[in-house]
Amino acid sequence: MTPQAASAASRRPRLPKGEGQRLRGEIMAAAERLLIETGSQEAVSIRAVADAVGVTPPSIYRHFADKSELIFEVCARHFAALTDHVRAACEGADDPVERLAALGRAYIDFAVANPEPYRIMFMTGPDDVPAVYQGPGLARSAAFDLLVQCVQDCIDAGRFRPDQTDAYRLALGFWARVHGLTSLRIAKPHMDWPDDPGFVDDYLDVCLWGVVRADDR
Amino acid sequence: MTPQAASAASRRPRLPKGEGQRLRGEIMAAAERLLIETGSQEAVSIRAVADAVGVTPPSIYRHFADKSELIFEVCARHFAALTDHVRAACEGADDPVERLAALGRAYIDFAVANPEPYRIMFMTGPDDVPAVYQGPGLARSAAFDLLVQCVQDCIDAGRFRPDQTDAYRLALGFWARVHGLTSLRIAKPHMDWPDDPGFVDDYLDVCLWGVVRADDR
DNA sequence: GAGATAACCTAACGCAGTTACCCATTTTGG
DNA sequence: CCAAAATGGGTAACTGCGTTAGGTTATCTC
Repeated sequence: MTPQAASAASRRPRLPKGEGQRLRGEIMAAAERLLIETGSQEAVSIRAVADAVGVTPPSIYRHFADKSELIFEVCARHFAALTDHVRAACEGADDPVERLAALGRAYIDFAVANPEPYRIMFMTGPDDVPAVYQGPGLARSAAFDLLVQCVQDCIDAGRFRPDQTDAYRLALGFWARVHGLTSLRIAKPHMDWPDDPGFVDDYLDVCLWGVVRADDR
Repeated sequence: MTPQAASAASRRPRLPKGEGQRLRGEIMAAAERLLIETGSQEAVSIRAVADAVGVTPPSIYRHFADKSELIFEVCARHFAALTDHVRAACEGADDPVERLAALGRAYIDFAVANPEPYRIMFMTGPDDVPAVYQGPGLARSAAFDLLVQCVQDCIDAGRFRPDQTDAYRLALGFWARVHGLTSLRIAKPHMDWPDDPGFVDDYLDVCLWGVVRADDR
């Protein structure tokens, strides 16, 4: 057995001079694959990623400061995909309130379909999270902007109760409620969840009924 | 230096024959103290706990199958305390809907005040959770029973919309919404949360407005 | 062709959870 | 009263983890 075959994936040839950044992409791809396939953050060890790429562990640190940075960069890409998915769902609804419901549905569906990235991004303690993803950045993300805009549309259309006028505050509340069902289903998948597909719809309806005008229900 | 003083806490004397179970309590107390003081699960290492108790790491395994069992037993005790806190809050309110709001407030306040046990119990992936705490057991816990009862009281008093009749389903939804704000505040404490104390009240009001009868608002 | 530099690797550290195995004390049975 | 068994621990070590210090080799530029 040649020394090159010591790892599971045989060692890759060295990249030419200017293209060291290409390895970064391959590392992220391998980490993403491991994260999705195993569905567990612990399975995405630096050593496992390095082995999948065909590189030694220290080489990872040439492209990522630490494991947390790698994991969160992968998850951020998933968050961008979630944003696209949500945006597409919004474009299918003309009515503002209906659009808000579609947004919530798309959010829940996507997150539950890709649980581990969502769990890492929004359900881990602040100590394990790089500063960039700690919070203030989130409120200025494209997805949150989209939500605020949808809420503002509802307000402008006069669909909300007259005492509900702060779009940021309303968006925060709506997000928290949607996140509640999302995160609970991810954390406790073995609970006795209603398999009725209307459950999510009912959940979102109740969230909206709490803020829409009484004569709009 | 005597060999007994190798650890930070000097070695404790051996317990008499029948009282080996007393060590179990001391282990849990030390683990709980570490968990609360540091606010981080990672700080509660088997070695740190053993050192705090004055015992060697393998002795922990005489009382707990693994680290997960120890941690979750500590968290389960906190969950029991949360239940007590919530029950006390419920007893302060006569009106059923008001009682439900008080329940939610107490739940959020207690969980945010003790973030790490809550995070471990309800925000970690199912792989890290012992089977007993996976879900089905939760729906039959005292706290959830209390919630279902409160919801049922609202239904019986005719305070909810006539199409909302399934107490279990309503309780699940209410829990998820309350959990949403709770878990998001725990995971993202550095976000731009409204410091206005009425924010939580408004949040709960919206959750309830979504299910109460229109003429009851 | 001779630096300079980018792209790696080797070896190792410290810490974690966990296990196999050993030792001492106490109770119990004859 | 004494040996056997059971209980309450300890010693040493294994594996795997994230991470770092420092070396090595190939490529690019002048």
